Amino acid sequence: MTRSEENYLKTIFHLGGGDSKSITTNAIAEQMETKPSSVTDMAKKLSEKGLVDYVRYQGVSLTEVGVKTALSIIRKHRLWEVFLVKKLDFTWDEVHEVAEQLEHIKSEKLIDKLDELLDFPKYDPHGDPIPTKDGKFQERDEKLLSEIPINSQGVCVGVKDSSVPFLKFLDKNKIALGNTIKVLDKEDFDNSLRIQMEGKEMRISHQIAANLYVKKND
Amino acid sequence: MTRSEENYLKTIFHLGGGDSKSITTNAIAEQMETKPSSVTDMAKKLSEKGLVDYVRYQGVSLTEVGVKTALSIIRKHRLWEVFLVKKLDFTWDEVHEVAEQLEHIKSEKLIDKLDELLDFPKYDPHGDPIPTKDGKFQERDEKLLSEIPINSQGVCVGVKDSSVPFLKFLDKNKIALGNTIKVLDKEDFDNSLRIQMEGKEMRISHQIAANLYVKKND
DNA sequence: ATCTATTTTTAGCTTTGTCTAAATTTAATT
DNA sequence: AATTAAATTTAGACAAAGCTAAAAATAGAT
Repeated sequence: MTRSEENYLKTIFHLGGGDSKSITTNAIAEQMETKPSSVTDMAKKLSEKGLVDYVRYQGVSLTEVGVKTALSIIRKHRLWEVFLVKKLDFTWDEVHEVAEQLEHIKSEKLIDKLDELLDFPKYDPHGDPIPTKDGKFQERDEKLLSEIPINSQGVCVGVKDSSVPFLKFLDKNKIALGNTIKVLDKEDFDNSLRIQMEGKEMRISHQIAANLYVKKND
Repeated sequence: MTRSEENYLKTIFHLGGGDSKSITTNAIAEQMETKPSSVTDMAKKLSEKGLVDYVRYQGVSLTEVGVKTALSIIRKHRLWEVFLVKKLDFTWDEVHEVAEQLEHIKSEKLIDKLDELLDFPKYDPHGDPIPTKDGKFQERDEKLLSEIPINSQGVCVGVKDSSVPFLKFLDKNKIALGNTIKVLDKEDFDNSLRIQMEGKEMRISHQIAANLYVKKND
């Protein structure tokens, strides 16, 4: 497993190729900021190795082994993210880049012991679930804040967009995972929301609400 | 800085190329288990980049920048080794391989914070000094156990050979860093030593004694 | 000082992962 | 059903890092 192969598997998984859905070379190329022709080359290679099913001109999807491999990389990525935040005081907008490197370190013992050190966390700093050693996901019934009705409330449990600018915006506005948010009102005109959070009232745009996951509790 | 370039710098440093001593391509090739011709190629490349001084047929030595770079990699390697032992319960014979991977992770913040988490350790699990952030070494006046006179004693502070078999041998014989060792007698015939360690008497071969560093205290 | 034996370099080839440009296939539209 | 636009693949090239085999330089021995 080269680093590059691992990155392809991870990307294909994130684009939905784990559910035997075909992902186009174009989509993969765009996501990875590379060229479709390079993706084609790698598709053949991964197909040879039995990690993806590849049909010319149709795209790729992960095989069972491919899914398992992708999950193990995602597991490593997210565990390292937790480590960086919990043990080394990184902020949630700083962890991704470093975890992209750390996820490729090869040592089963390392990752098992890291998991133990962190007390077997279930979610990473962005609220994304950490697959277990045997590749299981803990699903959670979460909804986008933009999709829950007026007067209902929930706990903020994750972000959909985990780009640095969005995360910094959330920090600046004191929106953090764990906060309870209540939808007071929605504005028809621009779909913005009036919310109550930790005692304070504020207005957020639809774009923000559409990137925050909440777990409803009423 | 590619991974490969970093490995070359580290090797050259370990072979003494930091003291403007010329290291032959052959020596480097042997150490790295590669071919002399490959070393020549890399020597040119590193020379281009100003990291080594290279004279055809004479060998390479590190420039000032080269030394600084090598030390920063060695610093990372040794800090990760401490992390693995102190935080993840690795044994001292397991850490090298994983640290070889971790040393190439690029993030200044990561290594600074790791240093802090570990409480700014001065030595790695094998007793090798950890360079400071600004590339200083803490020297220690240590001697090989094989070189101290009869009836003197010292604390075991490091190993010269840190191969897995040697480290496992030491574990098996309860020889650990921190132990106080007294030389009771030397055998002329095979240069083996009779020593007293932590109350017990034992005999060790010259080869063992020549790979243990002690700090004399009488 | 010359001649070997050894060391080191050069030249040319291989693999991995990428790219560009051209060719091909698919899909959409009339 | 034919044509065109878009997506995808192929072919050929390149850089990095390595290798082998041949050539060149050095060092040691006479």
